[in-house]
Amino acid sequence: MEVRVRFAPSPTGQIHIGNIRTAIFNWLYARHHNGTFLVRVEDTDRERSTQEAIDILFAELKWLDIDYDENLLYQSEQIKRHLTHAETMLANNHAYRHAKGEGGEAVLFSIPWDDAGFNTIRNCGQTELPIHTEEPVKISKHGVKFALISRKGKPVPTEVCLAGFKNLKIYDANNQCLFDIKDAIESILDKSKACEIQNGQRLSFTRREVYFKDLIKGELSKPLDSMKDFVIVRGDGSPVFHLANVSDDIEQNITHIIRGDDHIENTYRHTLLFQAINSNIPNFAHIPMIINQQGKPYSKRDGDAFLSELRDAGYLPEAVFNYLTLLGWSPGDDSEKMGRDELVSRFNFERVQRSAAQMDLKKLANLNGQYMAEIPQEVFLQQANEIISSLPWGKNIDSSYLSEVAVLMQSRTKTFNQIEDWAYFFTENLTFDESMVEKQLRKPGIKKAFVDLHEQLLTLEFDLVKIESCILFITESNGIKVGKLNLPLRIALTGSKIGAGIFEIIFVLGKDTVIKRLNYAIDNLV
RNA sequence: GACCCCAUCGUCUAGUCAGGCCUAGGACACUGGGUUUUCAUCCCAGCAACACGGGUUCGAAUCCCGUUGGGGUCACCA
Repeated sequence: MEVRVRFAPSPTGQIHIGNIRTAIFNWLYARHHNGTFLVRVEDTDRERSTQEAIDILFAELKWLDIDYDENLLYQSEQIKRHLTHAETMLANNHAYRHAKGEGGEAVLFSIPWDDAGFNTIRNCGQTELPIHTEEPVKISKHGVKFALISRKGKPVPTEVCLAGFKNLKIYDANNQCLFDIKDAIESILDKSKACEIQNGQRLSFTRREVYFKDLIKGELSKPLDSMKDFVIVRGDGSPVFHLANVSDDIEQNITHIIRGDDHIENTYRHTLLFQAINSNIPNFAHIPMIINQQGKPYSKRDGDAFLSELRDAGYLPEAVFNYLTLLGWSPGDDSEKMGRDELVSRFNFERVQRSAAQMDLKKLANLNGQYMAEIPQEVFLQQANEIISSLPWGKNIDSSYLSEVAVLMQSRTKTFNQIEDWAYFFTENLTFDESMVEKQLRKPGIKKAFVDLHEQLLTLEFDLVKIESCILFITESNGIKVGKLNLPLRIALTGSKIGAGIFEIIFVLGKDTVIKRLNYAIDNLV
């Protein structure tokens, strides 16, 4: 069977990482099966959908190199067909018009009383439900209203669909049958007659449930007596998500619906909709959510929840793509760093996790570092150049000097935004960590060593080997243990305790700069 | 509240469907050591988990029941 999947985001702002992972899983599945990956823009929420958001969406897809097939489908242009499908259901008696609350007469989908034509509904036995005696039971084609009993014995008003109560009988406290639906069903259904029964104490009915087999979670089911008929066309004549979504999936011949597991409840309803429109039901795969550091769903305050933030933080698209596939999926062995082709060939639903996953930025950074290390030198240089020229200290930089710095720093750069930390190569505006200065510079012997070094450097021929032996000489002649002058020197010259090798740094900075900074340190720091 | 779903190191996960190969493996992070006379890298070692309680079984992370915890959904939003 040909595989046809779709990514169907609502363009209402930034792209969330959970969202883009859904796109990735869809894309991977399609490519794995040589199938078709479609993008559908679900822009029916005219209030919140914006062109800007649509532009962001495609920019992000492009950044991650996720290509799509065939033409885009804009949901807002499909309204006519959506409404035709609503008409079909109205004609089949699978939907009815009803003024439910304000907003005029809407079209509601009727959870089917009659299973004919519905393969995803099954009986699951006789059930009893205790109800609050003081509240009447109201039965109409629009649903059944009654009151459950809270733990404290209070009535809890409930309204669910009629279809949940096949073979309903209502008994009072004396076990007397007050109502049998088989006597009333015809007039309820055909003449829209409503019944009201007082003093009921329990409901007795055949429970039915809607079920489907999820490719990730296995068989999922939900009793009809916990569902309600739902609006598919608003009072103003516009289609609701459920209708539009299903109608478009039919139109696009979608074979596998891969979406977040927050849609599971919708899927119970959607399977019914597919059948009411006389269409085949696609396969479903519900992937788990991504949650924040606190283990909660991401909210606006969390940060790093948008793909753009990851990009702005300097992560590579390859690394982000790779990392996101590993959130909620694993290849089954210990492979982690995997390229596109390998991911495409290994991806499957069997190995998708059933529970939510947390982002671990440190792991992403580590993976990103592995990708960074593989970037060819000239590509790295070009990227670095772009980033540096956008930084405040990055104007008018000598390109051969930049090249020297970049070569030196590539192996210790895990994300491109760390290039900001290269400032000490380009500006005399160093920032010193006071506690590091105190700890490393203001200790006995350092000042004298610096002064000696300063004097030596003035006349030193400036190459790597000579710099190294000069520093070694100063270290030893000052009675400092080998290597122990390096960190103080690093702090004095760069302000930082980490970075490239100190001898290389000194060489790249050049004699004038080093002497200038050493002077400053001798006068102000040590 | 009702319904649905989920549950292995701090985190991502392997092992669960087909019970024994699990003294529960890997990765990130963390800690210690080594290499680099410095930083990063790299190498080695360590720390660290089957949510809890019952059952079935010769044997349970794995199967069953219950409990707890977490999440989702209950809109004329998508």
